Amino acid sequence: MNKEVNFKTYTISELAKAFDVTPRALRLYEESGILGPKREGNRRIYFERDRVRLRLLLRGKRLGYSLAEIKELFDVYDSNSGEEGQLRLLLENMEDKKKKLEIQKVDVEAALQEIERITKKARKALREIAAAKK
Amino acid sequence: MNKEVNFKTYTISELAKAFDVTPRALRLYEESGILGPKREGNRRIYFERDRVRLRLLLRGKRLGYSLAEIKELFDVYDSNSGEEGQLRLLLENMEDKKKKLEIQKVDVEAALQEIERITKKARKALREIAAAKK
DNA sequence: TTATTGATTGACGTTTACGTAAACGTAATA
DNA sequence: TATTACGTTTACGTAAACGTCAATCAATAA
Repeated sequence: MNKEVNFKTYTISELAKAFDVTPRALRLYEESGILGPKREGNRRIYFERDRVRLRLLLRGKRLGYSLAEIKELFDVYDSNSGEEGQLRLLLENMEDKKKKLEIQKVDVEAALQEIERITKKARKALREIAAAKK
Repeated sequence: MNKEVNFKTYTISELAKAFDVTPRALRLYEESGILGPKREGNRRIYFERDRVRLRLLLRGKRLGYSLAEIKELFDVYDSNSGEEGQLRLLLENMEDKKKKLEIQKVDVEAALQEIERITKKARKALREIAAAKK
């Protein structure tokens, strides 16, 4: 019921600061076809939609996806016509991503366990040093 | 009890094939100070130790670490003198890595859930198409 | 003995994801 | 009105992680 709430906008540097990236990066993401801010004259003006996409983009990056892969994902999702072929394509795509993510999950788990192992060993060694000191 | 079992060796291309990387990559990992194969004359000769390190290296890569970060991890671990300062440093380092991994875990979980959501939606749409076809 | 096979060391090329600087426009502020 | 702050495009630079030759050597198979 309130335009100022529903249509909050951001300048490039505001959005950059909010997500701890540089304006340069945001321009690059736009050039890569992932973000598409409106213009107010010359200036870029970002809406909530851009925030959402940026958040997903950054998560994708943390997961190790390239900008090209991320764009592809958005494209597949955006361009979904609801037509059968498209839907099957999307499902196939999702299946692929899922497999990769399951592998990642295992990798993360394994790394955490290894850290746990090393940490315990180190703590034990420290306790022994402390005991010897006395 | 058997030398041939305990000291199985690999040529560069054997190891490369086994891990689905190129020889070029293995040479790079060596240049980066992560692998350190022995030499037999001129030829590189890889032992089990290298296999282990390579496996960890590749997992690190899948998790998004750079070669420099991976080398650093190995260094911290290898060079552990058991001296108190070193141990504390190692623990601190492990704590950092752990935090990052926990974030990754959340990211992976979130991505998987999103995939689940999209997949369900797509399947539903497909069912509706199938129903309408009849 | 002569190919062939596999390895070696350069060294230059390539892609990705930005950083950085130049040259300029615009709007508010002193 | 001059300065400051923030934005724009254009373009060159850069670090990482290899790919891709080229030239060379060594052992082995034919």
